[in-house]
Amino acid sequence: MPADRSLPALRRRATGRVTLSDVARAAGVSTSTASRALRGERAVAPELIAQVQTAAQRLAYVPDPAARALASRRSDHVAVLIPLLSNTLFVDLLEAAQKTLRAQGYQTLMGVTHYDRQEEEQLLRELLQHRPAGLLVTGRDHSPASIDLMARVPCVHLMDLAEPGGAVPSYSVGFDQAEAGAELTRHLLRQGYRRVAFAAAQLDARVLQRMSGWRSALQAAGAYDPTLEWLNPAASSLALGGQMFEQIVQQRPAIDAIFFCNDDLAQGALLSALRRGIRVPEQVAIVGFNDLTGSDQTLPALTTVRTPRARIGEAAAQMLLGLIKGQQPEQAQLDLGFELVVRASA
Amino acid sequence: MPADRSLPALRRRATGRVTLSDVARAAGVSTSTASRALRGERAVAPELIAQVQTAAQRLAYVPDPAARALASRRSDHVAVLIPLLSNTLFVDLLEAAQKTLRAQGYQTLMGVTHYDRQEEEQLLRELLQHRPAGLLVTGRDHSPASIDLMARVPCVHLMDLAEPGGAVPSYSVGFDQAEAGAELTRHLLRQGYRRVAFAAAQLDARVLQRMSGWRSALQAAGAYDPTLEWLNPAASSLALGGQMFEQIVQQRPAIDAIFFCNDDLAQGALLSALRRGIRVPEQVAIVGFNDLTGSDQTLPALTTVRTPRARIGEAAAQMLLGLIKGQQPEQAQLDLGFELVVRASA
DNA sequence: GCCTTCTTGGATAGCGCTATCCTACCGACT
DNA sequence: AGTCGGTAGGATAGCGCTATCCAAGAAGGC
Repeated sequence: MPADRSLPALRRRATGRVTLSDVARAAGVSTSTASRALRGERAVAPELIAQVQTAAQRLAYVPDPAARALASRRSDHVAVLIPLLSNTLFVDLLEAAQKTLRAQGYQTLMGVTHYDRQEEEQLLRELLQHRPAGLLVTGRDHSPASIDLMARVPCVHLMDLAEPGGAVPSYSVGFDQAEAGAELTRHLLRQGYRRVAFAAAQLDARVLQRMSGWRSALQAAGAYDPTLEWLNPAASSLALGGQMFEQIVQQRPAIDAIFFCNDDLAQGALLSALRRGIRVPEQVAIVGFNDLTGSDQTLPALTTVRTPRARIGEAAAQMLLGLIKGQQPEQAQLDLGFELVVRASA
Repeated sequence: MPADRSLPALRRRATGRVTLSDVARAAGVSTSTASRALRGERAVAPELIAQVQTAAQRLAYVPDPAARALASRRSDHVAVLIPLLSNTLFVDLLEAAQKTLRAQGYQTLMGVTHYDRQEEEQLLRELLQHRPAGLLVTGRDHSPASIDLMARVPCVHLMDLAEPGGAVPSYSVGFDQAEAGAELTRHLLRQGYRRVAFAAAQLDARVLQRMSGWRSALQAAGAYDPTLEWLNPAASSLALGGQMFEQIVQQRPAIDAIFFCNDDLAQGALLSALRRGIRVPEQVAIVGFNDLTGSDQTLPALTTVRTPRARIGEAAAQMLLGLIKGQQPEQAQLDLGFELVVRASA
């Protein structure tokens, strides 16, 4: 069909898709050059870059991530693993990370581990199939196989800093959970509370670190009493906080203050106190952790520790993006600190 | 190098990856047959299928999604668009959908629109680059371009059913928001409350539908008063609920009950009532919507409407999976209903 | 001025799959 | 017996990119 021959070669293919070679042809360069110009790879003459970019814009060229992934063995995906979606803490982290990654053209693949090593491992296998460019992981409790899988790709840990004796040197963004726990406890001690209980649920590594901070602060003040630890492995919730509160005040009426490992427990405790007519902080002081939504609205408003979740998510994403580009971060462990928020409940 | 020739051909390539042709060779069939056997495409002899599956398992074959996407022009991604991540309602939806999709081998790409048509459009463009197999969308407020983009791929809408006069016949899973609003209002009327205010923030389409239900129920009872509508376009939050409550009881002390369009507002109102010593429900009744976390813990416990978010997310994902396989769902509009939850606040 | 080294553009061979076409063979019908 | 669909397996050409090699020219050393 000679008639077809005469049609302009620039025309889009049958698939309706504008490809890189369409752009290259329109710009009068090879596909290699077009590819390099659009990605900023190697050195390309400035005027050629301009030509290619103009052509790409004019043709509304959209690169195909699948083709790119296949050829380069590397996708524009970043996998983000978090333990739960039902804790706003992790959702905040996810949202901040996702926003930062998206701004750089990366797609977030999220995985919810439910605090389960097996499930995490399974998720990692599934996600790594996609050859993600990087990995953002919450927590440090992994199966050996998971650690192995994570080593295959740039990886940043969220929320807690690496333990000093960690087997593999790794990157992390977070804050010192133990110090935060200690600082909150010292605040209670400064206010004159001596018998300070620690009540926790969902006993993940970070919770236990906070507890060790609580313990060392009390020990330093000579006020440590191991019978004041209330640990419950169940999932954290308002209702559980209420139950734990009732249990504690019933069994240990002489208590001065309770440090709940998470704000949702503390909020539940405050509601329970209200229901039972127990005055906070006069009869018993209550503090929480994380400064979650609503903690400024409770009655009384909750004293807590504000944790920089959004900043952690963002900074971790930035660090990961750097690692993907091959840059070494200034520091492998980025400590973003925390802030004591003193309100009326203590 | 003749020495190399003698090595078994089954050996993995330099990339370290087991490919489909490795599996095919091990099973003694062509790659076409191996591909078909693993995907269940066309007809393949049962014994060949068994051989291929055995070989795949033995070699720990993992298909490459990028190659598959490139060749088939269809990825294993499903894009899920939700307005916010800060409302547990949408997070519940996302989690349920993601769980269902993952079980079928699909990866979820989430997009957060922030209730912004422009942002939604932009997100759709980005996500459609990945040629997702399907799309799950919350809400019905889209730009014309977005509607166009959504038409390119199987798509199910979440949370509200299609308006009858919708331009494009489309699939959705949800419940009748107006009827739910009306039912809750009728409950208040049955309890003897006559002057029932409606207080809303984040005025999305679903909120307005609930309001129309509230209005029609009051009109039917001859109790409608347009000055009892309190609309605030700001984002919904506990704090805002408290503010709105204070405003309402101050300006309209003779009010009987307040219907907050979302539980977080109602929870904030309850806290505010507590703070100001206003007795609920004796002085004013309060009801919410959605039965969010904590609504059973408030003081008094909140009367609300439980919405089947998890079931909606799951059912929508199932419907989408069906559409992807080319099946027509039994009904294009799946109504999953709602449940009045009567507690102490009304 | 010749050889080397560095730079920059182009040609090309895949990446690992699936879609498509093709062929061989089977049974069923005239 | 000859033809004709229908079925099941194989060969092969891409999908749309990037990595890699290569060549031509520019720059720099003795």
